[in-house]
Amino acid sequence: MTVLRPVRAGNAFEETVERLLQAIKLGVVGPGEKLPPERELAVQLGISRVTLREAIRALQDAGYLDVRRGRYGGAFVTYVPPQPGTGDLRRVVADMGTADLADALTFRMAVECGAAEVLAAAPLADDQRDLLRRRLVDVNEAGVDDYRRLDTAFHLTVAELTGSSLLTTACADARLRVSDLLNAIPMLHVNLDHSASQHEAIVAAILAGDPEAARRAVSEHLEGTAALLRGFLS
Amino acid sequence: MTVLRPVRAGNAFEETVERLLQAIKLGVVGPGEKLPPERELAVQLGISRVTLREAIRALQDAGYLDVRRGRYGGAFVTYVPPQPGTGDLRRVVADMGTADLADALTFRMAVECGAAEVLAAAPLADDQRDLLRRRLVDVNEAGVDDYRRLDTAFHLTVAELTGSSLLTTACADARLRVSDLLNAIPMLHVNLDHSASQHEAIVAAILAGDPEAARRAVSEHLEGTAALLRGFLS
DNA sequence: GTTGATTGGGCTAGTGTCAGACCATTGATG
DNA sequence: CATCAATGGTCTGACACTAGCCCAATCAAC
Repeated sequence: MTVLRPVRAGNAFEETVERLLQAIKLGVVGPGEKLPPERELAVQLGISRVTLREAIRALQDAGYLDVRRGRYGGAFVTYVPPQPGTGDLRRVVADMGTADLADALTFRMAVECGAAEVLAAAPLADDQRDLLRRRLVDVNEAGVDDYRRLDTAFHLTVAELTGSSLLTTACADARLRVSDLLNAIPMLHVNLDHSASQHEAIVAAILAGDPEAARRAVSEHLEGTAALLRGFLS
Repeated sequence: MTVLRPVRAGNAFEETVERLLQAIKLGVVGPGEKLPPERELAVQLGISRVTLREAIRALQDAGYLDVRRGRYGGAFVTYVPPQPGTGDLRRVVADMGTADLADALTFRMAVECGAAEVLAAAPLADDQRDLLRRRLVDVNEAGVDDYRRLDTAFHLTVAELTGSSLLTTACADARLRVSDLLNAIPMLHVNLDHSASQHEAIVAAILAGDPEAARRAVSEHLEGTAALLRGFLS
């Protein structure tokens, strides 16, 4: 039964590595930026500094971080998302398994649609509307290097603006589970243009306060991604 | 940032107590039934037997379990959901805070609507359809003692049938967060009748393969609960 | 009864994790 | 060039958690 599943996904070290890797791959800390100081980060993650350092060390050895001592030092992100070639996608899918793939896509569809619908139904303050518009402009003006990161930021902003931390966490989790997939998809101009207009439709529906339209717009957007995946796989 | 949140909710003991309490309160193991043997349960939960035993001991001391030794022994559930009085609701809400309340209701709305929509769009085998009908009959024929448990089972079955473990987990989690609330709501015949017809509408839409109707039916059902809560609170 | 399987109860040695203190390095600032 | 604040690097003692083992109780089956 679902409720009697394991209480922890692994030991503290493993979970911490996973988290940091997520932050890096989602672009929460972009290339060249640095993680918060160890003492601070350990508190945020709710773990001891020793465990955090082991995790950072592992990521350093794996080539994701460059750690420098002294004042103005820190753990700097060296990882840059690889430019995808079509061959990668099959490998990534093979790594995660088709069942998990379907699970992740289903989950993402459910929570992101839900978030957009909730947000469209909620009253929005002016600064919230501005933030949403800003994120839209950011992602639609992004170059190929920044696209994934800003796309992530856009989608997560929609979730965060709902004010539901449970929903936000769920959306972040969902995004993480498909991020390897997305990174392996070649970025073509047609697709980017398509996504751009869909992003605009999402924002328009939310700002217009039309939950039904917002849901449909997100649904179409994500369905597009799913279709793209299927296309590259078949 | 959301992704740098704590990696663990507490120590293994606390999380285990929480889990078992969830299983009991959700009726996964009903009154009079027993938990799996310690050795087995410890494996399922991914913890050591020592930690599990501490958690069981705590629940025994708190009056939720009756532990008996020897063959055919085990940890038997003694907890029966309290019959609610209207006064309890305010206390429960005060305990969890109105922000968390809104968060939980929002989250539940998103994930359960999503699950129903996904399920309605999926092809269903005969035994799956039967299971869904069976759960519907169970909950709609339930007496007041069994109602909450069977209602939970019904909702979780919808989630489980999607085949998405992420979505199932999310629904279970959402249900848990409102279970104290639901348990504190007096069960009135009008409400139960209302819920019964909504349950039927949900099943009908799913079996008919109409995602839009399924979503709407679940949405109305949950909105009813939310409205009921607001009504008792104002 | 006696037996044997099943279950909870308890112990121990080893490992993981933590909190806190102190050391070492760096580089901006005066 | 000396200082000093910020940061990573290291150590220690305490506690949490685990794996594995054996004991004790119970009860159906023979």
